[in-house]
Amino acid sequence: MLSFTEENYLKTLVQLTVFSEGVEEVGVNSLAKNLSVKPATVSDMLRKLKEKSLVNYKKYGKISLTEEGKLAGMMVVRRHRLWETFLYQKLDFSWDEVHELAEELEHVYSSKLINGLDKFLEFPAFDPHGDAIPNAKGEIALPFRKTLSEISIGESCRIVAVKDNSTDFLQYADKIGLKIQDVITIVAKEDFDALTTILIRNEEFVVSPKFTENIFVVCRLCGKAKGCSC
Amino acid sequence: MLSFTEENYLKTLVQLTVFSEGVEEVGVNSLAKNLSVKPATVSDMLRKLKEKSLVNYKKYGKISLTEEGKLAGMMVVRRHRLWETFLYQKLDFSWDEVHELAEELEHVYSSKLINGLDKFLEFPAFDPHGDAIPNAKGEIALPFRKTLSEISIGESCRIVAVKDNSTDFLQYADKIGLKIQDVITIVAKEDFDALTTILIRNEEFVVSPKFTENIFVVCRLCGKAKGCSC
DNA sequence: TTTAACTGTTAGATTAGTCTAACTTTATTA
DNA sequence: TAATAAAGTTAGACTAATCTAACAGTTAAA
Repeated sequence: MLSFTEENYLKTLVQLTVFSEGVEEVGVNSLAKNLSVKPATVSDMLRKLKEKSLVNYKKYGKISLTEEGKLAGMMVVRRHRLWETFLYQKLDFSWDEVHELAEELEHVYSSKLINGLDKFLEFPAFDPHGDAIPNAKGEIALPFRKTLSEISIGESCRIVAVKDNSTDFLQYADKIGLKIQDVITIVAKEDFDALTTILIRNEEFVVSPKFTENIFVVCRLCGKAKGCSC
Repeated sequence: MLSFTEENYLKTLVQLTVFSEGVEEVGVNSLAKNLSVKPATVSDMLRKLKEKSLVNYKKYGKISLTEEGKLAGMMVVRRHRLWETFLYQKLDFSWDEVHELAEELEHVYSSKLINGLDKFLEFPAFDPHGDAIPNAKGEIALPFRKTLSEISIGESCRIVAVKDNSTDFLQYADKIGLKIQDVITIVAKEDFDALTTILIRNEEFVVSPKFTENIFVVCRLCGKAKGCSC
């Protein structure tokens, strides 16, 4: 049985490795920052997680998840995203309100509960932010996508997901009426101040990197991110 | 903000006082037994709850809830019973499975979540065990009822609730097809071994006090428990 | 290649909630 | 009412998760 805290370590490790393309290992400082604890605390906890065969790690080395740790972490993500979907779809919560509550609900462990919820929601593939929900085996289809900041002037793309890490951002996105599946066109990019002008539903907005880096998109025509030549 | 543990103390105090007719105060031992901790632990915690003005209590004296403590405890009960109703109605959990999970879910605090759940379930008045669900103000209509063990030979009554404290009992109740609103008739009572023969849906069962003391009933005809002369 | 900066570890303290063992107060009963 | 039993309290210890402060190891730069 994993504690609330251990689950948070595993979930964060999943986010920093499995969900970060090309990153397989992280350092103590980075993990500490993401968990809002001090590195000393992480050092201690790593000993415990290693004892339980959940992480690969040795003193002064890098941290990675074992298969077992990865599965456990994936299940926390699954619970989190299913609860977010429930709150959004059934209880009329908004985009930016679901995350905080899901942080608590995700730690209520019961396969019967989670699989029941999954069925009740008719096995959703994505949460309200557009992120894929791992299935009961912890499997996930890694999305094939870019961030909005990677799109060039004049190109159009379709929004497939938004990062759910900032309430500010989500509220702004909500305010300008942004929705998953919306089409965005890049009107202009200012190099010197990194502002981008985007067109959405015939309205123009000037946005900062904070905005463009938090939106995931695919090609408007073929649905691909990389290797598209439309 | 109340901790998980503090909430459990308040919830248990509500159960032992508000929901136990004629009992307004409890002792340290009784509270300890109901929380499955040692009296020493309760002594310590009481100091903390008193500090926060949640209980009335002085050394070697009896324990009771303040208005504030009662409200907080009632809200835990409200959350518990709403989650039980959700699990039973929406996720197809059975009678005896809901309690344990609700013990965890009840501690996720958010008015928006609970009031949203209440609305989603269309403001249910009773949980799957037939117990009244406190409203958003913590108010509850105290049920007017007897236990099955108080009914005399030859009398019939209608089941309005069952205590949800024993999985054994709930499973047995489920097995013989017991439902809220069922009518039961007392066929015979043996004084020397305290067994009772009951008739339910034309089937006879011999049951022990554990069974008859865990079922709440009202008069089959007028719906009243006390003061009925049908 | 030596030093500075960064990264990570260890030791010792703290807090919440629990325990056991010994003690104190209150209630009961002979 | 004195003795005994029951109920309740206190002191001291433990665990998990955290912290700070001091130390150790690694990396990068001058």
